[in-house]
Amino acid sequence: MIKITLPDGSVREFAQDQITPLEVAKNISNGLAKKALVATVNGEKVALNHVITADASVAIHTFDDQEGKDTFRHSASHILAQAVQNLFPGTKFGIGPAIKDGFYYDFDSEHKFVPEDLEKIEAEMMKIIQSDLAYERKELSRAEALEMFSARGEIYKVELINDLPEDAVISTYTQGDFTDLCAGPHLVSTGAVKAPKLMSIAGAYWRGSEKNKMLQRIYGTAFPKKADLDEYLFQLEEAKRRDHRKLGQELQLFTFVDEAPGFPLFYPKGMILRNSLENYWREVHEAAGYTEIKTPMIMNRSLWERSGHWAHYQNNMYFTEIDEEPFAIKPMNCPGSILLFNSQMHSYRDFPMRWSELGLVHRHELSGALHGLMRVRAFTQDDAHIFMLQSQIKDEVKGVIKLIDGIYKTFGFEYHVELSTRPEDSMGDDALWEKATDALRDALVDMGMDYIINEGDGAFYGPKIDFHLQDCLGRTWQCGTIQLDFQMPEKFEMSYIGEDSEKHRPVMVHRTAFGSVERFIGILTEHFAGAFPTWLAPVQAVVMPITDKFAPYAAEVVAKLKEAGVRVELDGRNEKIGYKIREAQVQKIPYMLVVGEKEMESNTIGVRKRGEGDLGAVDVDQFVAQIAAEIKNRA
RNA sequence: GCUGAUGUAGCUCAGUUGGCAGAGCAACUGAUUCGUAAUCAGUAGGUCGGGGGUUCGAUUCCCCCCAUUAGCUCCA
Repeated sequence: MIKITLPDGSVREFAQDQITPLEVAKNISNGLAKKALVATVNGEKVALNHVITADASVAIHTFDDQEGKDTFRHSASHILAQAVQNLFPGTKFGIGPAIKDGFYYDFDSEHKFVPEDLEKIEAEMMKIIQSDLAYERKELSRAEALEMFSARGEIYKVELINDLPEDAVISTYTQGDFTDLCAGPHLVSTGAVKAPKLMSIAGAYWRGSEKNKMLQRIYGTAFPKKADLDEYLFQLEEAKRRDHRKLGQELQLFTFVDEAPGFPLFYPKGMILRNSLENYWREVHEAAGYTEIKTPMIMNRSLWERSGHWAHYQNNMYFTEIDEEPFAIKPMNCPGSILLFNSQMHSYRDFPMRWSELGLVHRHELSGALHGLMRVRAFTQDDAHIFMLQSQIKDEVKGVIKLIDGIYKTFGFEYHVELSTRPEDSMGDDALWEKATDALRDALVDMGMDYIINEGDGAFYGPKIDFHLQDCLGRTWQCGTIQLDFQMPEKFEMSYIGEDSEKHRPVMVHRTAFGSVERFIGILTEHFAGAFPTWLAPVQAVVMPITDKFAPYAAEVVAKLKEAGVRVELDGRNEKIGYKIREAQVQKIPYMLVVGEKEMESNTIGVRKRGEGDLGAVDVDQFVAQIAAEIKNRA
């Protein structure tokens, strides 16, 4: 007899001496056995046909949880590999894991995969699925594994085996005539995968290093039902409609031209959005005790050599020459801010000193890395440098976290936080780095923030806390950042006069909230699908007379709204009201104000709100007060 | 930068054995004065991303660039 503890804490007893997770699932009922994909037994993920022989704790995973999804997709990736093996003999195999929403497999093949191949491979995958082949696990010794994969010329697998830790259990999974090195677990058989779909082909360096060969990666996804796959593909299409690059053009916010790759251009409406954001930013920063500065865009090269940018960052910098002297265009704002600091004497009484700067920086990004407004070569950082005493670090960092959180909440953004530690290419001694990293961690813990560690991703001058936001397809982008820096104050011999009348070294924090105004606008556009809240909308209301007979009254309404500071337009064109409504709706204008006979007589306007439809006649003054309040409150 | 795909009117896109360049929307002109997501008719608009080559003839085939895009690498 064996005892099984379920995740809810309840214990089941079984008469047998051994049992499989699938049999456990059958006994739990609720139809769970049918949906079961994989199990966790004593904390270890195993296939459903795994044999449990002693008291155990068992959790059954279905497609409703990530564990289940991952196993399902991982099993699908093996089917992809088998299909490729069947269709393109001689292909060498890399790795094929499950990822968010799908899976991929890396191949090294003489054959260059083209999009048409995906259909053929999919058809072959369907055959494998229909054959319902069992996934069979086999454990083997390192020598056996090496022999097996070398014999087949699987150089990548051999490399993986050699890099496995001493005590690793080495296993293979076989379905039909395909065997792969794999820790597992997998589904019981290929038949469970009902709806696979191959999405795209892309190059990917072996083991993620530019120095290695580029393999061919096939991305795919898989679902237990065709309907789920269709739903997923539909959602994907929907998401693409929110793409800021598309909306930027459609809503006349910003665009790109071939003549300036990576340098965005803003239309008047885009500038209204941008300025509204910057005004908001100035307001909250002033309230948080910041004062604004401006520093030069071009400074001489020796400055950048001194700051360390020359040594660590020159590949990403733009250079120029003035009067035969070498100059650089700033990729970061900090050196300018430091020069400004050093041009005056400072007292400990001035600290913390928070200097903010909307600084336009230029970085030569690799052409392949450019991505709409998310990744550009010139962008405005909503930067600030805080100069302070060591004793003020924790409170200041906490203050910045609070400020950033407040800003993101204004827009309703969800975000995740990463703590990035020392990179390989960096400066300063270990003790300082450790101290700085601890200070950031302490602030996060104090604030009760969830965070993940991003090993080795800090700036070259210090560790950082990063705030990541999501785009329409769920890709995350670093926006806010808080970087603690003990290095620059040393390099630039910064000082303040302490209580003891002696000179001391201040501590410095670099931080952004938006990250880059451009990137933030990209995120914002996708988040709202272009339907910006009224306070950000480039055009907040449009007045539409039914016929030109009501044009004078419409002009009166427009004047009143303008008076109240509303960004309002008059659509006095000789068009039907339905046409004007449609156009305003497509432009995602928050308020459409219809005026005709009825309204003119009663001194009202017919209010139609974006997303809510016709709200009926409203008194003009009442509406003006209401929209003005909505804008002021950033509702 | 690397791998693949793509580039045709302002926008979205058709265009197969190489033979006069097409649609819808937008723009412009005229008519229509209309009540909550598209009124009708007409006009204009293109070095088919750029350069070279093959050919009697290239948007179409070949080569080289440029840009965009999905990823990789890099990064706010």
